[in-house]
Amino acid sequence: MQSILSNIIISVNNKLYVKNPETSELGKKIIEQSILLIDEIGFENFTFKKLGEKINSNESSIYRYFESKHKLMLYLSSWYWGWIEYKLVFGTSNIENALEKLKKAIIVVTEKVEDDNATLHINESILNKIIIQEFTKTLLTKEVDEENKEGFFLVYKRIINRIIDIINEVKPNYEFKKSLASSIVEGALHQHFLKDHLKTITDCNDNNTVTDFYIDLVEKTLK
Amino acid sequence: MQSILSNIIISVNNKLYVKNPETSELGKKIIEQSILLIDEIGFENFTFKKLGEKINSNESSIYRYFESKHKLMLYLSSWYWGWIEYKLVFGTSNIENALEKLKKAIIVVTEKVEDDNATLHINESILNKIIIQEFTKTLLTKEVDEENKEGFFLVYKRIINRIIDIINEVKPNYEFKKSLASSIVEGALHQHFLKDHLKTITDCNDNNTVTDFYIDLVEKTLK
DNA sequence: CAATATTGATAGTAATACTATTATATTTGC
DNA sequence: GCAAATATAATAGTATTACTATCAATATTG
Repeated sequence: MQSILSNIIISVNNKLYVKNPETSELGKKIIEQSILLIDEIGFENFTFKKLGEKINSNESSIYRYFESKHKLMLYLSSWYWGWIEYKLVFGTSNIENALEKLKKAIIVVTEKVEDDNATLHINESILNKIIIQEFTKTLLTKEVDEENKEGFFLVYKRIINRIIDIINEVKPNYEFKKSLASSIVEGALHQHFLKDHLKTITDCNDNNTVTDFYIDLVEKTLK
Repeated sequence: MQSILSNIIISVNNKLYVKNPETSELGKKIIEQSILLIDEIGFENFTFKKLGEKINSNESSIYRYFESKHKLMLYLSSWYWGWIEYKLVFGTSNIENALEKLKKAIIVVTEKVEDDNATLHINESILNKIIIQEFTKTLLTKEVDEENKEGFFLVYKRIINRIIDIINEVKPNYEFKKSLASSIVEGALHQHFLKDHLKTITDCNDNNTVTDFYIDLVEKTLK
């Protein structure tokens, strides 16, 4: 996929980092390689020490960018959802018909991501893989309320709110707009996970996509 | 809620424990108090040392029942889904009408749990709370494929398969039975989580329940 | 080129997730 | 009722994690 702008910058809540990784080579390397390493060994096994070895830098240097691996994961998530929001806004602008707009929105939030050349140091396809595996876990913590107050999930919620607005255009009297929208966004991650690991409890695969399931579901629900 | 049998035994995959906790007082205390402690401090902060202090026992004694806190969580999950399956089978037997049966199944898997007197040492209501917070995380690991092969998620998948069968009775030509069923079960946990922590992206609350959302969704989807 | 900021190297700490060993209770089987 | 077996408790120890602190080396910039 070729994105519209050749080197977009997605801005991320500055409480998520100590020093903005976009401002230095080391910072970008941290982002680039942390995505690859988390994908490789999983977030649980990922440590700043291992990342330091991978990028020939030092644990202590990474701590100058991120307070903890949890904050780094929140940063990556925030970047990811910021990028999805950009594609969502861009992709749905100029679509007159509300249902068509909703379908386009569903495509954006549910389809499998191919690498985008939007940024040199971020592999969006692998980032999508780690979001599928790790994002829900960043919500399911004892700290969620405080972190929510700090605004760490704002971009994610804004995407859901944009979808809620489109659902409202399609069917203003539908009672469960918010739940439907949040179900699509989180549920799509889950269906992608199932298709890779628990194939017997999903219909989704390469022919029958997660997007197909949700478009069908939403068409029937909002008819 | 009063259950049908006064002291049911839910059998759990014996690879999940070293020694069956149901066979001793200490074992039952481990189960009882681990549920309370995980609810209190969260799974991440939960340790066998802290649990040992809480039950006036020793860390090393707990290790004789469970290899790791992860296995203990899998045990609790397995027990929980086993108990839900029991309620599902019991609750849907004798219902002739397929759609009514499906509605009953949705109620069982999506409703908020009240304490059941089925077991003395397990507080089902609090167990439900920790399943909402922690269950999805037990799936989202790098070890999911091996653990799935070991059969650790069998009961969970069996519940989903039972729902798939009922969906099939209601609408045999519906294309996404499996995805719909898995969406309901996982999605319901997520909606409960949102209603407690991210209220702005769900419609669910005490009046408008998670169950209402899913019954409405399924009725429209399978009409 | 001097001041400043950035990075790297090393060391250290408290906590975690265990394993191993030995001592002390408790249960059970004859 | 007592010996043998089993369960539990106490203590110690290990490797790893998730950091913090300090100081030296290297770049950058004004």
